[in-house]
Amino acid sequence: MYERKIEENLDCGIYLASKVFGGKWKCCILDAINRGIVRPVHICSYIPDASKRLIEMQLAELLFYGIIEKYSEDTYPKKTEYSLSIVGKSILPLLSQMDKWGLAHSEFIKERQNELQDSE
Amino acid sequence: MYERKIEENLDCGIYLASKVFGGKWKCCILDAINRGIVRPVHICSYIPDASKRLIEMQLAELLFYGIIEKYSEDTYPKKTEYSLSIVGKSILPLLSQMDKWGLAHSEFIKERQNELQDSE
DNA sequence: ACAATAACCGAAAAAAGATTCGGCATAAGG
DNA sequence: CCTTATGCCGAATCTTTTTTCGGTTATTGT
Repeated sequence: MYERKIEENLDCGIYLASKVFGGKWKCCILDAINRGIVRPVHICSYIPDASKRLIEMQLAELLFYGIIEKYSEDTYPKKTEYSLSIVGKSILPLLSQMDKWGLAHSEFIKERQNELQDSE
Repeated sequence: MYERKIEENLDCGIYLASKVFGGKWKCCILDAINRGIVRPVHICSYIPDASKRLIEMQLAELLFYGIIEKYSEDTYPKKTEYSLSIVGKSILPLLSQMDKWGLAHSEFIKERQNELQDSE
């Protein structure tokens, strides 16, 4: 297994939060599940920019931290369904607030972004 | 200058938010400034785990995105002071909410963390 | 038999992010 | 003069995260 070289600070709430749902697509995955897109295949086509492997890995992590729950029938091809746990649902308001903040300031941010491009 | 290889998705509010204040120590820096620790030297000693260089770089980014403002006298040795802009202040409630969430679930998360350690 | 499918997993490689280390500028104090 | 202090910057290096690619499993339909 991969071994971390630099120590973590588990006493900071923000650090913990970003550890649990701060990966590249974790927020999108939670959003998808919340919208009823609950099977890995469907999540992958819902987030086409994300690599399949990373979605799998992040699902596993979210499961590990008890943010989502897994239900898997033993039929083939396998049909796995994920759902948000209680803890998982408690993240939703945070996500919507972050999304709201980002969108509210998107013009502002994009302007700076373009400035950066122009200077190159 | 550094050139990004993979395209970004600037239409997602969460992505924008984490771009602006998602770096390793940006939240801590904002917290520090909010607490009145406003000079680079002092911020560095307030966050001893962070490398000086990264704090400098993240201050520059926060400044670039208009999250903080800079006031610099031309005395020597230089005395620079940063302050939160209006936009910067609008991030504070988000930070405290994330911190609250993380701390509220810290026992839960640390338990899983230990489980991971034991299995190695 | 054999292709197709869904969910996973392992490992190498690439990309992004963070650290380390040294440098510059400038003025004040010894 | 020489050291000290502060803020900043560049480049090499190292660490972490993400991507890419291929493989496994087990059943269903052809």
